[in-house]
Amino acid sequence: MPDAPAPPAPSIAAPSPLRLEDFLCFAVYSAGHAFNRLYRPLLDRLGLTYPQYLAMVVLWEGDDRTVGELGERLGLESSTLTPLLKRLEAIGLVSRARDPRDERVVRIRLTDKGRALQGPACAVPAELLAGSGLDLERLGRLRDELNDLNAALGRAEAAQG
Amino acid sequence: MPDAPAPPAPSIAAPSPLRLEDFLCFAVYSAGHAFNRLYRPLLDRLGLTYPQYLAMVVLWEGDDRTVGELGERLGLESSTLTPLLKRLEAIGLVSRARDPRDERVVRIRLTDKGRALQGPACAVPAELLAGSGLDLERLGRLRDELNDLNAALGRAEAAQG
DNA sequence: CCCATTTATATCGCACACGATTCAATCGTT
DNA sequence: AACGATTGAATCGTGTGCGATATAAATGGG
Repeated sequence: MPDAPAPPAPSIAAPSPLRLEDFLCFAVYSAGHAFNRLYRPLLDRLGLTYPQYLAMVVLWEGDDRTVGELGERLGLESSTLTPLLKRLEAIGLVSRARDPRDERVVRIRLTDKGRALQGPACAVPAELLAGSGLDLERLGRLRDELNDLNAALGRAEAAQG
Repeated sequence: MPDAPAPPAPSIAAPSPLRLEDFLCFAVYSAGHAFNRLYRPLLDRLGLTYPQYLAMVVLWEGDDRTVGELGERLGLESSTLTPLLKRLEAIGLVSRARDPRDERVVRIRLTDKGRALQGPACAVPAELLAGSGLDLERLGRLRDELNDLNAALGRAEAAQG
C-alpha cells in the first residue's frame, strides 16, 4: 500500500470493500487539515498562512536561496512558490531579485522585517504543543515514521512516475 | 507538540531554533502531497481527483447522504463540498436533490454510473500498495497512530477554538 | 400566527497546489 | 560564433480548502 484496508476488519460480504477509516492516506489528509486549522489562529497574528510559515522556516534556516532550492526543500513546484513568494514580498518579509551571475535564477532574501519575525514565530510550535497535551516522545516517533513513509513514497513515485 | 523540535538536536546557539525536519506538521504536509502525486495517475484513469475519490468512497459505503453528513465524515465545509459535488454531478456520478421533507437539505445519491465505478476504484489502493513495496502491518500501525493524533488535534481545536 | 432564531446549503474572495506551457538565459556541440 | 537543447522561473487553467456572508427553510416563543 499505502492504503490497503486493515486485516482486523474482515468485511465478510461487506457491501463496500473500501472503508474510509482504513485508508492511511485519509488519516494523513485529515491530519493535514487539522494542523492547518490549529495553526491558523496563531499564524493570523503573524500575518502568515501555513505554507508561508513553512517557507519562512526554511528561509530562517538559511537566507539567500533560489526558488528551486526552496521548492526542493518544501516539495513544491515553482507554479506554487512564485505566487506565494510574491505575497511574502508584498508584505515586506522577503526580497526577490534575479541573480546577476545567472539571470534565470531568482534569489530570495529575508528583509529586516522578515528576520524580525523569527522570534515570535519560534513561539508558535510551543504554543501548539501546550494546547494539545500530547506526548512529545510519541510525536517524535510518529514524525520519524512519517518521514520514512515520505522517503518510500518518493521512491515509489520515482519508480513509477 | 505537535511540532516541538526533537530533543536529539541540541541546537547550541543555533542560528535558527526551527528546523523543518523536526516538524511533525511538515512530515504530515509532505506525506499528503506525496499521496496526492501517487494517486493522481491512477485516479486520472477514473476521471477523479483525490478529494473526489474520497467523497466517492464515502458514498460507496452508503448512499443517499446529505451534504452535511458527507462533510462530517470527510472533515470538509459545505463551501468545499458543494462545488466538488457539483463536479461529480456534472460528470454523471451522483445526483443532487433537495429533500422534499426538509427543503434545506440536499441529498446526494449515486447514479448507476457512479455505482459502476466502485469496482475499478477498489483496485486503486492495491495498485498503490504493490507499487510501493511497503510493510502492510507497519502502515496499519502508522494509520492508527495518525488517527489517535487526529482525535487529539480535534480535542485541542475544540478546546481552544 | 408572527417574528426571531436556528439550521442547511450555497456563494464569494483569497490562497494554495499542480500540470502544461511559455520565455529567457545558459550550456554544449560543433 | 552559432544554434539546438536544457534549465529556472513565471503564467495559465482547474480544483481544492476555508472564513465570512447570504439565503431559504424550519423551528420556537410569545
